[in-house]
Amino acid sequence: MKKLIVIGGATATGKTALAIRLAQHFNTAILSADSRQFYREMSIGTAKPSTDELAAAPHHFIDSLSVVDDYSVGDFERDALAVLDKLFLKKDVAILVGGSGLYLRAVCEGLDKFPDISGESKKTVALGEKEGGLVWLQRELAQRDPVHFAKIDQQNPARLRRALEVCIETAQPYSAFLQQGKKSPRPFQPIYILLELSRPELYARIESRVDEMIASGLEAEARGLLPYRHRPPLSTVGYEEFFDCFDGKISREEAIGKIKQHSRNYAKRQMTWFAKHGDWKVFKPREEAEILALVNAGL
RNA sequence: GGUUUCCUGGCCGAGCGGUUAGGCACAGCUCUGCAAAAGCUGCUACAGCGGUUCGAAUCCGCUGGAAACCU
Repeated sequence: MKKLIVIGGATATGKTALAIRLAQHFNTAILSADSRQFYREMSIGTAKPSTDELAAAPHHFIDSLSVVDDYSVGDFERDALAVLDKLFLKKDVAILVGGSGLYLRAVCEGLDKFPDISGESKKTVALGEKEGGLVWLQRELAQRDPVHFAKIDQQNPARLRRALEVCIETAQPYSAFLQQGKKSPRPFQPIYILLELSRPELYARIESRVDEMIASGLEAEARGLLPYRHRPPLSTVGYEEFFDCFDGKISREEAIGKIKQHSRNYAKRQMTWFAKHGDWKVFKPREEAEILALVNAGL
C-alpha cells in the first residue's frame, strides 16, 4: 500500500522545512495543501517556500493559480488525487503538507460529490441575500431542505449560501448529496503528523515571521494586489490589514500589529480544527528523528 | 494658587435616574466547495469615599488623577 505522509499544524510551526527534509529522505514530491500558496501573486504574505526550498524538492500546488481564478476544495481534491495517481506510479511515498484542514481532509478522506454550481445559481442566491439578508437565506433553505437546515449553523451565511446554491442548482435538497454511497476509497494510506508548539513559542514565532514578511516587502506585494482586493484569495491575513492601511483607516504600525494579532487568531482556529479532526501523531518541529522513525515503522 | 473640562471592563466607546449598549482583544468552540474564510459561546465595567433617592455609571459633596486656560 502506498503511503501519504500528511503534515499538518498551525501557521509558523515549521511544516515547510519538515516536508522538504522528508521529501529528500524519501526522494519524493510534496503536495501543498495551503489554500493561499496556490496563488502566484501572493508569496511574501503566505510564507510560501523560498526559491531554494522549492528547488530542494519537487512541489505541486505552489503558484498553480492566479488570484483571478476560481478554485475550491472540491477542485483541489480532484487535482491532488490526479497528481498522486501519477506520483504513486513511481514512488511508494508522497507528502501532503498544509495548514488548511479542510483541504487535507478532502484529499485523505474525500468529500461527497456535488455538482458544479453555475453562475446563475450563485447570482440568484447573492441577489436574494442582498435583498432579504440572513432571514431570506434561512427561510429559503428551511423550505428547500428542512433536514439540512435543522442540522447546520443557521446564523452562518456562508453555510446557508452554499446549501442553497446546491438546492437551486440541482432542484434537489442539499442533504440528498450527503453520504450518497461511500466516498471513493483512497489508493494510499495516510500517516498523520501534526506539528505543535506551546502557545508562547508559537506566538513568538508568528511575531518574528510577520516582522520578516514586513522586511521582505509585504507592503509592496499587498499594494500590487490592491486591484484584486475583492477576489476571494485576498481575504487573507497580511493583505486585508494593509488594504485598510492604504485606505487610511489604520496606520502602518497598526496594520502590522493587526497582522500579528490576526495570525494568532488564525493559528488558534487551526489548532482547534486539528484537535477535532483526524488521528494525528503529535510532534515538536525539532523531533525529526522521531518523525522519521514513525514513518519508517508505517512503511 | 485660581477657573474650567474630564476620569466607564485589557483597549476603543455609548450612556445623561431603573437596559447585558456595542466593537476589538483574550479564552473556548463549530465546520463537506470563498476555509488564512464564515459563524457561535464566555468575559456584567463605570477612579475612591460619603450623600440624595424606592432605585445612581448617570444628581450633590469631598478626596485622588488627567488636560486646558488664567495669575
